[in-house]
Amino acid sequence: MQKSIFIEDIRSGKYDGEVVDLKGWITRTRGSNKIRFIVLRDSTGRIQCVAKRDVVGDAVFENLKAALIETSIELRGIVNVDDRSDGGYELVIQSANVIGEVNPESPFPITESAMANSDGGETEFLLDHRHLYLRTSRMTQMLKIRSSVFGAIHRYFRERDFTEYHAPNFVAGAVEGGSTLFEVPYFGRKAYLTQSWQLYAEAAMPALERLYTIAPSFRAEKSRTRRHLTEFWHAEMEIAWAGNSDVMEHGEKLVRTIAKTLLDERTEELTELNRDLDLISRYADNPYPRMRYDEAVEILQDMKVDIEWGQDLDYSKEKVLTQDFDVPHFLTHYPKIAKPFYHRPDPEDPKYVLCHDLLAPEGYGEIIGGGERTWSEAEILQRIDEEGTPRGPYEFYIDIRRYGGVPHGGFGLGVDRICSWLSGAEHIREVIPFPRDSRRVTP
RNA sequence: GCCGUGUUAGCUUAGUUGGUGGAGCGGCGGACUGUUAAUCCGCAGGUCGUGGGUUCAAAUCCCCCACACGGCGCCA
Repeated sequence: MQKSIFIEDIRSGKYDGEVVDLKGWITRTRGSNKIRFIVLRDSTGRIQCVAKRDVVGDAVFENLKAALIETSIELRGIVNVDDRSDGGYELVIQSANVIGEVNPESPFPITESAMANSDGGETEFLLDHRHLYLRTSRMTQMLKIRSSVFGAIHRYFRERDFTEYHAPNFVAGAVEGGSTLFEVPYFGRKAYLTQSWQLYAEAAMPALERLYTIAPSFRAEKSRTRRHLTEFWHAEMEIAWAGNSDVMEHGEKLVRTIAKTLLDERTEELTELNRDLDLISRYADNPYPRMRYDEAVEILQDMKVDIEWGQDLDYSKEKVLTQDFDVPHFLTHYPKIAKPFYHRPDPEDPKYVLCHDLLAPEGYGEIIGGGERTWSEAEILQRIDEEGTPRGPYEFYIDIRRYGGVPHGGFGLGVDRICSWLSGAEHIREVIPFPRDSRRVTP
């Protein structure tokens, strides 16, 4: 039953002149009364298959004529090198067996016209039919690129002896501001969906020293932008005996490794998506400059952007700042007042914290946020109180610092954002199979 | 939370100064021996998002609502 021959095997020339059995789905069909062309699709590509009435007989020919788009089918035929076929290969059909038919009363809804004006963006109709839209070449390419990005992240950390570590998804407190928490009923109490793995990772830091995860994070933000999801995949790392610049170094190497991996594994998909491979090479090969917050504010003020020292850099400002960047840039040393309590104040000037954001070019914005943690008990209590954050939910987090605290840090990377940026997507929704935002939880 | 745009056939859409809605794709039927978004001929398919108002007459003008999409704030 298991399939052994894939379309890419045929197109790579392994079966020239041989009789093969091919299983797949019909993606396009056309022809006359005497000859029928079936474009077959599987997970590895497409190939034109030709049925001639005088070869296959009337019964098979009529079956093929009646088979609609997305019918699943088994074909037996001879692999033929023929440049009249797109891709240079075709299958000359000898026999055919329909496995799963498609009812003409409800034909496959994802038609050329359904995708006509989407421009890679996504219409309501395509989002409502996401479970079927996944079969299109664009989504298939996105999903493969996504898989390579996940693989690259795991490989990066495992090659450096990081331990994969898992935090709970039900939590009691927030990492970011409390308004963006999803509240869920929990046996008569309230719990929340996690926004980050970080606080729990810091608990294991003294045990594992180098740890990472890739896990979903949840934020109840009513954001309607091409960069936001309410459920997104978060790659996070935490490392003991490390400062801000050590953490940044890992962030830079990781992102460059991801870009390099796509060039190794997914040039075909990127090319089909019309992505400029020279850009990806640039992101893989060049170092990422580092810039202090103060410098960024000065640059923006020189550009006549309305910003005052102490303000966080929102997207409109990031966009202006990054428009001339040709590689991602780190922004470091934000004012303490713009960042949450777990960022460690700079001992050299406690107005600032030891943190960094990595900003992607081409208008994709922030893809990494990280830094050195506030690691001593005294300092964390001071920061929490300064912020007016209640201590209660963070008692365990404070307790960690009472037993041999050490300098440490980490970052969180938005995996979907990386996928979106590197694939050149119009919208972050394009790179995740079933996107969740403030207005959509279905299908 | 705020701002903007939109909702017409299964899909993508046209619809003029208000006068009972037109096309392409898809489906069905037919023609065609090499197509490749195949082509050609024909058929079916519409409470014009909901509710109200103006008018002799509303897809079209006005109001409410619903839903969607885009953008902002926030962030990965």
